[in-house]
Amino acid sequence: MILSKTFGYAIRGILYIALVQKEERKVQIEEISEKLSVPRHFLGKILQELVRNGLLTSVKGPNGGFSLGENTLSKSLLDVYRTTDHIEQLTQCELRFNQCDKIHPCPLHDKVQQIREEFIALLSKTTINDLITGTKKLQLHNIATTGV
Amino acid sequence: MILSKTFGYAIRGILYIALVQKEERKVQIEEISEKLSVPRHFLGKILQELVRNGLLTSVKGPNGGFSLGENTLSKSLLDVYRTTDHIEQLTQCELRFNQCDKIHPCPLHDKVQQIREEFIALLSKTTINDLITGTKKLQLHNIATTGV
DNA sequence: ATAATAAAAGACATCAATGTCTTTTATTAT
DNA sequence: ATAATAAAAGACATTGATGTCTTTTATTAT
Ligand code: FES
Ligand code: FES
Repeated sequence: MILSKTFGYAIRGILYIALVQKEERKVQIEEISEKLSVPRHFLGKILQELVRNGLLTSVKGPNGGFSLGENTLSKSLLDVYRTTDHIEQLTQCELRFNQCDKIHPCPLHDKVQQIREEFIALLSKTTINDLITGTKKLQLHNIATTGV
Repeated sequence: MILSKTFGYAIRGILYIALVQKEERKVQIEEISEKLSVPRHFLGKILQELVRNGLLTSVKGPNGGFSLGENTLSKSLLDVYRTTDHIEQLTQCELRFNQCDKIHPCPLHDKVQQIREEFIALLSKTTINDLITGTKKLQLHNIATTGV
């Protein structure tokens, strides 16, 4: 896998909220972690970070919970990646040398650079909404289990 | 970075041996780790694995050391990857679901599958020799430091 | 105001990747 | 045979990613 577990949890969490929010309600971390089979407190911290970065909204107390923000659906996978991973690593040398460019290429640079750029472009142009509409009728089972 | 630190050490180690082996001699782990600024014993274990997988040759005792095997130069990056990483992960779901194919796609599958295939193809078709001849006149400084 | 609720925050645990140190084994030169 | 050399192997340490548990803070209903 190229993507971190944390990133996956974040995407699935956001999608779950998007799926049930049609019913116009807040969603509690308890429900999300149970339905998605994701560690509750770990997911909690991830969603907290998403809130800090404006990707989600949260309210404490009774009837509180998480919900999508105004423009969550138009956020990109790169925006999510920025909150769950170290964005710099996307552009750093695969051999971890200080510079990574055509001028100072490591033996792998010319081989991997194009693919890495395609990957970054993908994260950048794909939105949460793309994930929802892209999968023909996204449903709970598409994000729920670690199985079939 | 997509590739592990271990993979990078392996590649650099092999390339170092290839560069100095013109002089027809064995290379000691001590020299490699020093010239490449790589942890000696960690690199040792990595090279051991490469030997087990037929990517390198090693001899104990005085005048011993590591050297390229008959066909090391024609080995692919995927062969190296196989000894340093978990090859299955290359084809597993980015959200870590049990299946990963067009029939059971997770929300990310259609987005990332093509790029992942390109990446695997790259590892598969690129050989050690490609790295040597691909970089215009590969030299020590191309693999030696973690910097410029 | 008080109690209940739910997120936020903090301390700590576990695991895999990475790194260090010591002992063992094989080979060679004497 | 013995000593020196160098890889192999094994035990242990560190770090970052991941996961668990407890306490705190904010909000709401009563
Ligand atoms: S210099 Fe190594 S990947 Fe760019
Ligand atoms: S099913 Fe998730 S990447 Fe293929």
